Amino acid sequence: MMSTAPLTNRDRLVFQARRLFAENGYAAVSVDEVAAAAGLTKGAVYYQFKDKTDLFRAACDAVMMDVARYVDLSTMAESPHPLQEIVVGGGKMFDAYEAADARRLLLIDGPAVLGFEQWIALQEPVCIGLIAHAMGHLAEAGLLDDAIVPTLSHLVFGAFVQGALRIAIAADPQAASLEVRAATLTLIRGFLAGVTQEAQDRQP
Amino acid sequence: MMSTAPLTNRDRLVFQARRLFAENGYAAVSVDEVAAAAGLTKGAVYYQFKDKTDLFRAACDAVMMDVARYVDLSTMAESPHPLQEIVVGGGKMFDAYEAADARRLLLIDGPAVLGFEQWIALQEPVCIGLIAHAMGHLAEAGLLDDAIVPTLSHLVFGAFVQGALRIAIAADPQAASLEVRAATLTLIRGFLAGVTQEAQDRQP
DNA sequence: TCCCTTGTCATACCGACGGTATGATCGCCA
DNA sequence: TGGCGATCATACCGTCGGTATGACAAGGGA
Repeated sequence: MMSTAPLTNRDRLVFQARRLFAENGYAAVSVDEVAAAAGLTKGAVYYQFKDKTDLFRAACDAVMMDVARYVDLSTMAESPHPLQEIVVGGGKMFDAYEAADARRLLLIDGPAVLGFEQWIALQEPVCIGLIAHAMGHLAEAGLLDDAIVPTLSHLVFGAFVQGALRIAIAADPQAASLEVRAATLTLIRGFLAGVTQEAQDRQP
Repeated sequence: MMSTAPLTNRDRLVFQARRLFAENGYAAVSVDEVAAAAGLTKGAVYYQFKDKTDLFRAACDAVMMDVARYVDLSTMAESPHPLQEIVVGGGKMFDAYEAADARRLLLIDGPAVLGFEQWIALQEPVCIGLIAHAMGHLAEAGLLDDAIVPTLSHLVFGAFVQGALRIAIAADPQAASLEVRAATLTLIRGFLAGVTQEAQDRQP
C-alpha cells in the first residue's frame, strides 16, 4: 500500500492532517487537533513544518502523489488516438478526484490556502501535464497551433475540475458521474472533430 | 454610478469588506479591520451580519451584482449565432473578472469560504446561466441533447474560470488575455463545428 | 412633556487558535 | 563519558472570532 519505511512522526502528521483537512476543511482544523490525532503535540508540528500552511502543503503533496500514481498508470502507455487518450485520462481524473481528500484539499481549499500560483504549480505536473500531453499530439498532427497548447490545456483542466466537483455535490453521485463523463466526451469529441474539420478545410 | 440611497453603514461595511478581502484575502483580514475601515467597530458588524462568513457572503453578492450588470448588458440582446453569443459572453466574463475583487472573492476564496454548493448557487444565475442560455440554442437546433446542457455549461464555465485566473497570474496580463481569448475561441468554435458535423452525419 | 420602545452601535470580555521560546529527553559519536 | 544535534513537550503570548451588555438617539403614544 505504502512504502514500508519506518513511518516517521512526520508521516503520521501528514496522514492525520490529510484526513482532518478532508473531513472538516482547512480553516476548521486546528494544529493541536492534527498533533493530537497523531499522538503528538504542537511542538512536533512546528518542528517539522514552518507553519500551518506548510503542513497543508505537505498534505496536498501526499494527496497529489496518489492522484499522480492513479492517473499516470493507465493513460500514458495506451494512446491509440488523442480522443481516447484525453477521454480516458479525464475519466481517470474523475476517478482520482472521487476521493474526499483530493476534492477538499486539491480543489476547494487549495487555491485559497496556497494561493493560485502555487496551486497551479501543484496541478501542472500531473493533470494539466496529462492534458497537455494529449493536446501536444494534436499539435503534432497539425490540428492545433503549438502556442496555445498550454493555455488550452489549462482551460480543459478547468472544465475537468468543475466536473469533478459537480459529481461531488450531486444528490446521486453515480448518475452525476455518468452525466459528467458523457458531457466531457461530448465536449472533447466535438472539439476534436471541429479542429480536424478546420484543418481539412485549410488544406484539402 | 450607484443608487443614490443614503449609503447606510451596512453598505460601508460591505464596501470595505469587499476592498480588504480583495487586497489581502479572507483569512488575512480581521473583522475589526473592516469595521475600522468603515469608521465603526466590531459591534456594528455583528449587528448587521451573523458572522464573518456572512459578511463575506454579502461582499460576494455585491461583487457578483457588478459582474452580472457587466455581463448581461451586451450579450443577451445580440445573439446572431451561438458561437458569437458564447464567445462574446465569455469575453465579457473575462473583462468582468479582470477586477481584483471578482477574482479573489468569487474565484479564489469563494469555494473555500462559502463551500462549493453555495458557491455554485452564486455563480449559477449569472455566468453559468449565460453559458446555458447559449447552449440551449444548440439544443434547440438539434445539435445537442437537452439533458446534458446544464452539465456541459458547468464544464465550460470551469474552463472560463481557469482562463480568468490564468490571465490574473500571468507576467504579461495583456498578452495572456489575448492567448486565453484565442484558446477559448478555438475550444468553443471547434466544439461547435464538431457537434454540427456530427448532427449532419446523423441526418444527411 | 415624559416615558417606553426599538434600532443601532460601542465597549468589555471570553475562549480558542496560530505561533514562539525554552527546556527536557534520547541517540550517537568522538 | 561527555557533549551535541535531533526531536518533541510545555508554557506562554498576541490576535482573532464571537458574545453579552450597556449607551444613545429617534420616534410614538399618553
